[in-house]
Formats: sequence, structure tokens, C-alpha cells
Amino acid sequence: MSKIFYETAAIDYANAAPHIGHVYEKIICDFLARFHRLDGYETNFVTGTDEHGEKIARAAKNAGQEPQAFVDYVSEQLFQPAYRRLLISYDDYIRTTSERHKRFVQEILRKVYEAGDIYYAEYEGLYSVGSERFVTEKELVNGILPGDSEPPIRRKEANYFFRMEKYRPWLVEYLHEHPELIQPQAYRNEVLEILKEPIGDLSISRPKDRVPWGIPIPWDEHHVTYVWFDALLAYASSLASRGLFEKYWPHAWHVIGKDILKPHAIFWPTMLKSAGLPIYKRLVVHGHILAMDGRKMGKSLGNAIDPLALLDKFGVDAVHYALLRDTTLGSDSPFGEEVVVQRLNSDLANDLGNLLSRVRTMLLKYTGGKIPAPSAPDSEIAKAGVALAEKVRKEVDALRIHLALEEVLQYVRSLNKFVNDAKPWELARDESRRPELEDALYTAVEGLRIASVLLEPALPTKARELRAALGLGDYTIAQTETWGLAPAGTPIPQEAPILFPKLEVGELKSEGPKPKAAPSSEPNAANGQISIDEFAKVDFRVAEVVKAEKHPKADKLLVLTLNVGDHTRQVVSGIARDYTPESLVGKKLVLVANLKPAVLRGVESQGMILAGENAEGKIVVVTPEQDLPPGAKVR
RNA sequence: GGCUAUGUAGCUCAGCUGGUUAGAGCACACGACUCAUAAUCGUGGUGUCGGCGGUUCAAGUCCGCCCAUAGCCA
Repeated sequence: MSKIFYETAAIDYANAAPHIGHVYEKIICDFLARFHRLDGYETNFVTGTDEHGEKIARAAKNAGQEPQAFVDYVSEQLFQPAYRRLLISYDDYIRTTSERHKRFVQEILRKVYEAGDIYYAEYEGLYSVGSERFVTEKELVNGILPGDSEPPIRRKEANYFFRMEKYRPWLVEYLHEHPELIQPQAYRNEVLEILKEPIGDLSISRPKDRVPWGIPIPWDEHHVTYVWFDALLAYASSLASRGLFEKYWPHAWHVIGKDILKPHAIFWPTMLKSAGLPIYKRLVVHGHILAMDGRKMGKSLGNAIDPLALLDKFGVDAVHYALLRDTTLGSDSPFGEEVVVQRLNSDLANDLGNLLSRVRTMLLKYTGGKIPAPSAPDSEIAKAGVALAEKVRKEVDALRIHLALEEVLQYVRSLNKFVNDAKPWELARDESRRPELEDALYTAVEGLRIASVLLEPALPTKARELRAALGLGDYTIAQTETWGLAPAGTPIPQEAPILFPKLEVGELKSEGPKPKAAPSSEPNAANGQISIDEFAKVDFRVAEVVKAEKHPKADKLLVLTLNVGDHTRQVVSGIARDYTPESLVGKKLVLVANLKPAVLRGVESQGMILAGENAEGKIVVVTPEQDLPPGAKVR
């Protein structure tokens, strides 16, 4: 029986830049994809962007762009580059505005229509523009839907409806026959609870004259497809358009956040059933990333983590590892830089990196820089090593990724203990104990080989670097279940960089881009207001850019030389993503002139430039509306 | 209001179908060692296993009620 694995991450709504939640999900998927590839599964991993809908049309309008240009930018300039930098190993990236997707949606719509499961009806109700759906009175709080910024409007509309209710009894039965379908179980219970009541039919279209930004309904040019009947199908259209549907679809796993459980657990299976397609195999539901204090993360709360900043600071492997090791799939988990530093230092630097380092030194010193002859495969370390893969598989299959990683780390710790006990440095002093010495070092090398393969899904670059530092190449997970595959006599490189340099905890604080304002310094912090005196403390000045260059050690920062009238000064500003150095020279900006100087990545910054962020996450600097001389006070 | 989860050492978590003195990692303290990234290894916990009550020879583990947190539904 061939081993096949198809996996999807949720396709992201293309109306803003990726945040840590998007990244968390993709890293989970990346782990599962890499794990299955290494374990001999033919694997296909897909994600993409959801690019239709009223909300996007409006965001585009606000940005002064055509919808297509807008989603092109969000998908191609924001999401895909971010995921590439994060080494998310997807095989296909499906965009819902692509021709291949549109064709597929129309094909499925026809099938469902021909099955008699779509009808036309008029509907009147309260409609939330923000959430793109009709809402009930009961959902409103003070006349507004929680999460929306504007109250819903009355709207009467003729739409096409999908006979979803018709499939409710079937779905309940299917869920009982397939208890493993939705995981973790808590979410399955939730779905079964919802299905005890009628779920109604699903509106699947919008009039084109109101929402032109969508896929046309094939038999009625006056309507376009509504979001879910478009977006969900991306999971299948990616495969179908590549001719891989038959092969992969029956093995599909969807990984989603708990916020979109209902569409995936109820809409999607009934749609598939009506279209005569097999149901996916598993729905994996993860929780949300919270701030370290356990509260929700959000731009408005000012406690959001920028995933790319994390990447710059800690490296791709540490970010993957920490997000996987310190969260529990299915539950909400607090996360922050402290967590990454902790994991990087203890698990990766001290336990794993240092083990590699000490083993390498001893190989270079005692065995001529070569891997010695294999040891007896019946040692405790050998037995535990070849048994490790099965333990890890079990945890991964149960979606307890944090425990899977802990299993491997336990083994790494046992290797450290083994080296301490075997004391190769003592054996090396006595030529008669040479076999013991070689035995011990070979055991350590094999142990590292096994651990590195099993950690590779969470350490996409460093696992291979680790083996390379021992002169070893790639292995499958199955090849960790045989002891002695590291070839004796293999020379190891003379030089190898430190695998995981440790981070000082102090380094964290000083480099933090936005240290939180100390509550004690804000007497009126309760209502967020400050007095005119407090405001007067801030010295805003007009400053002209005389020189701008890239920061040598950070690609998000620019180093600006500013003319502030009577003197010039240097300011480091985090605007490199959206401004080239050339475009800034000659511009007049607003400077906070009496800000305490700070050193950002080794370059002193004497002040701060005012800038904001627009709806697409683009940084925009503040400039005087008419000309003001450099040094002029602003208030 | 109903439902579903969760509540175990300072922190993050493990404890399968009930069974000897409840565990791990991190952090902290002390000790050992020197091959190593001031790393590693060892030793160190009087935790009311959220609370109360019940079933049982035996309950963190089962049952009931209550409290707290999160989410879903109405």
C-alpha cells in the first residue's frame, strides 16, 4: 500500500499582512509535511490566498487600487515572500482569483446545481458589511455585531441557496462513523452539538451589481459566488488543476484555526457530498496564539508579535521549534520572545548544539577527524535510538507535536549523559582502551544522526547543518530505526560554525523595537489621556533627509542622516520595507528630537521618525503638508 | 440559560481502560566533571492533583454538585 499524504493550510484572506497566527498555522503544516515526506509518504502540501469578497473590494478601494492589483500585492508581496523566508515547504500556492481555480469552482457549482441542491430565493435581513453575512438581532450588542465597526444595514436580496440542511442527518451519521474526522475531539463535540439543531441552507451567491468582485455563477451572469463556496474549493482546485486530484484527495488533511471550524466541519463536507466527491480524511483544529500575559493579541492592543521580526532576531529554526514546542495544538497558547529565547538557549544551544560541539571536538582530537568503527548495536543508547522513531510517530499522529519534540530532546539529554559517563577524554589517555573510546564516540555520532533526522521537520535548516558537521548527509525516518548507518571512516569537516549561538537575555530588552510604556510614568493612563504638560515634553522638529542608507545588519532598518536646522544627526528607522534610501533623500520628515538615544543593532539612533501604517500594512512617513524649514518646531 | 473543553510543583506541560511513597522540562540552590556554546551530569519539592460530597478494598483517574477560565449555541 502506497503512503500518500495531502495537507492544506487554510488559505489566508488577502486583506492585510500576515501575522503570527497565519505563521503559526503554516509552521504546524510545514512540520507535518516535512515529517511525512521524511517518513516515506508521497506528500503534497497546499496553501494560498482567498482573494474575493466585499471586504477585499472595499480594502482595495480604500487603498486606491483595483481589486486585482490589490490582491496581487497582498499575495505576491506580503504573504508569499513571508512564507518563503519562513521556509514553509508548500508544493502549490493556490490563489482564488486564478483561472484554474475559477474554472474548478464553476464546474462544481454546475454539479451541485444539476444535483438539484441549489435554488433561488429572496431574503431580507440585517447584513453586516464587516463580516460579509446576514446577522440576527440576537447576535447584536448595542445594535452592532461584536467585532464590527459599523451597525448592520437592512438588506433585501435574491440569492442562490445551497440545500445544506438536507445533508444534516447524513453528516451526523458520517461523523459518528468517522470519529477521527475532526480533531481534537473537543471540536468534534462542538460540531455535533451544532448539528442537533437545524443548520438551514447556505447562501452561496451575491448580486453582481452590488459585489462585482467574485466568480460569476455559471448559469446566471447577474450573480457571483459567495465567499465559502469559492474559498473552500481551493483545497480541491489546487489538486484538480494539476491532475493530482484522484491521487491525493482521499488522503486530505485540513489544518485550520478554531475560528473557521463551522465552514470546514459543516459547509464543506455537505458541499463535497452534494458534488459527489469524497469527504476529506481529517480536520485538524488549532488554537490561537496569545500574548505572554494570556490575553488576545492584536494591533489595537499593541501586543502583537511581528513574525518577520522574530525571524530576523532568532532565525528560522528557532522560530519553528519554539512555536511547535511551546504550544499545545487545539488550545490557545501564550507565546512571545521570552519563549523563543528560552527554547533556543536550553534545548537547542545547551542540549543539542553543545552536544554536537563536544562530540566534534573529540572526533578531531581523538580519532583523527573521522567517524570511528561502529559499536555494538545492543547498547541501551542504541536500543533507545532505534525505538525513538516509533514513539515520535505516535505522538505526531495524535497531533501532540510538542510531546513528539520532547521525546527527541529527552534522547538528546540521554546522549549528553552517556558522554559524561563514558568519559572519552579519560579513555583517550590509555591506548589499551582505544576500542572503548571509539565505541563511545560512534555511539554519540549515531545518536546525533537519529535525533537530527527526527528533529528535521521542526529544524528545517539546522538539522542538516548538524549532520553536515559530522560529515553525514540525509536520511529518512525509517533509516533511524537501524543502528549503525553512519559510515565508519567518514571524515568530518575541520571547521563548523556554532550551530545555535546562545542569546543573552539582556540582549532581548535593549533590542526590543517597542518597549512597552511603563505604566508608572503615565499618571492618567487609566483613560489613556495625557496633560498638555506631558505633551509639551516631546520635542517634535522638522528634519530634512540629507543621507539615507541601509542598516548593515538589519534589512528592515534604514540609517538616516537628518538636517535639523542647526545640526545634523543620525536616526535609525524601521521603514526599509516600504522606502528605498534614494526615495527619502530631500524629504522633510517629523522627528522626535528629545528621545533618549538608543543603539539599534549596533548603530546609534538619536531620535525617531513619525510614521503610520495603512490598511495594507504599508508604512507611510509623516511629512509637512507645505514646506517648513529644517529644525522648525512642530506642535 | 444550555452545551463542550480546561483547571496537576513558581512557569510550560505528562499522567492509558481507577492500584505501591503523583512525574518531566524550565527556573533556582548545591555538588561532580573538563571533551564542550560559563555548556553537561548528579542531588534537592510539606504540590490540600480547583472546591465539596459520593461509589470502591483502592480515585488526580469514575459519579454528582459547585467555583474559575475559554469557546460554541440560544
